[in-house]
Amino acid sequence: MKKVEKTKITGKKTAVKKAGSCRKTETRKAIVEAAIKVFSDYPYDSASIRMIGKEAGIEHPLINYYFPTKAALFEEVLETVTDVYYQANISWFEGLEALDPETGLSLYLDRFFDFALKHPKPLRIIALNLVQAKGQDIIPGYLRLQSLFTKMTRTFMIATPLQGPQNSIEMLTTNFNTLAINYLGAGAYYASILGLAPDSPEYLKWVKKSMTFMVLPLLKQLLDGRGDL
Amino acid sequence: MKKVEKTKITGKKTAVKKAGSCRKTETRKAIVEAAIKVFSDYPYDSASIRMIGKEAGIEHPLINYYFPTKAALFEEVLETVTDVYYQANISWFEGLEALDPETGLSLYLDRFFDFALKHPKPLRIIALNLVQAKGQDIIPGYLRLQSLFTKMTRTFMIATPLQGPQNSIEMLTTNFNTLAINYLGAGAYYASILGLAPDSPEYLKWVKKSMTFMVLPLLKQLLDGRGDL
DNA sequence: ATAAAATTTTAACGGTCGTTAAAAACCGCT
DNA sequence: AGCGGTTTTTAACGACCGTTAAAATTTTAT
Repeated sequence: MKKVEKTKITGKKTAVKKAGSCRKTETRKAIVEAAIKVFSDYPYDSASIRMIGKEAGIEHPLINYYFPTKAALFEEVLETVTDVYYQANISWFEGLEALDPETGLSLYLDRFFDFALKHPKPLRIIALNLVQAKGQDIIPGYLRLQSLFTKMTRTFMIATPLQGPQNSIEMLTTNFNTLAINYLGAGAYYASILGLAPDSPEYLKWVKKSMTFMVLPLLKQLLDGRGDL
Repeated sequence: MKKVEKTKITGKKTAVKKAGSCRKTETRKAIVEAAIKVFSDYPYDSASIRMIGKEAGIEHPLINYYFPTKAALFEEVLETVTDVYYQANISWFEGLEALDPETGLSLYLDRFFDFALKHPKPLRIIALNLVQAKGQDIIPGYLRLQSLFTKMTRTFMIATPLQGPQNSIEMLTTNFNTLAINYLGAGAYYASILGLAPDSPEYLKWVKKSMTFMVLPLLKQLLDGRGDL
């Protein structure tokens, strides 16, 4: 079943594998995918290698054949999902410069929600592991979560023509992203407070309205260059 | 050491104990206090009965003598801390009606921060357990976390003379409390993003500035009765 | 076809978990 | 002093955890 090509002329014995075509990288991918699923349902400490193995349809020690430790697997998962989220975040700003604040923000939020609906796991993983034990027991790859936030702030400052002091922009983006991660990463909590279903259009509508209500005045303010208090 | 009173006339043998004076209720209290400490450092699943026993200076099975299960202990902890937080939240509004939005909000935040510094554990516990596994494995006492949010929204609506539509008030308080719980309950995360220490005056200053920046415009708006979008 | 190598499964280790049962210690009382 | 009841400790159970080692299987190369 596996593709093996011999060079016609030389008969070289080196198998030419397409990247990701051999069994090895396939199960490795399956493991990462299963891990993403499990880590989006349980925080790092509560998720277990055995859950991930079951989700991937393999025996759990096989995971240690591909990843030395649970921590290493989690770090790869974090790297993957934070990168996906970061790249997506950049794309949501495309073409927004030409628009006025209202429609710009609306479009941004629509793109954001569209992504969150199609790929809920990254946000869940981030939200689940963001608040963690202080002091000794730091979660593996925790720095990646922090740098994600920092990078998203930078993206925001580069992508929007805000004129206010850097302080205000930092506050705006931090507040905005904090709310976003909570509402979309911990939707089950906030939705049920509001008496709604986490994935219902009503809830998303509320989130959009709520975040617009919160951010739009400040956005206008900063676009005018009056970002101070 | 135990206070026992016999009714002079009948000689009844029922012991009349002052609440909290006998050894039993003392260790019970110690257990709850130790549990609050541990549950403020680790989320429900990661905290263990053994940690709590060690923190309380007792052998861990003694906990099961006072509480049938870990879940029951956690529920009592949640009931305690959410109530403390709820009552405190009410007190922060006292005398604010007479003030203009700026000084009112400033005073409210000062009271809030003062509380958070003196009693960091309730906010930590709330923040640590708010985002949790969806579906099957719900955390014991989770409903209490939700009702806390609902009750704080009601408090806000009663305590402030806001004129806007109920929707806007709900959005404002939800956003506000969400930010508060994150910034003060998960300070280690946000502070280090900003390059500050979680308990430093600088960080608290940033939080105050940031939340004022976010909320003040909307507050003015709602006090004028123009809360719609 | 056969040997070598890579992949997967099986079994098991030491450890921590929540909980239970029995023994031990402590208490107030006659 | 000795008894009855309460509180605390000790020991242990079964379950799950991450990880390791070896056996079994499958794939690759000659």
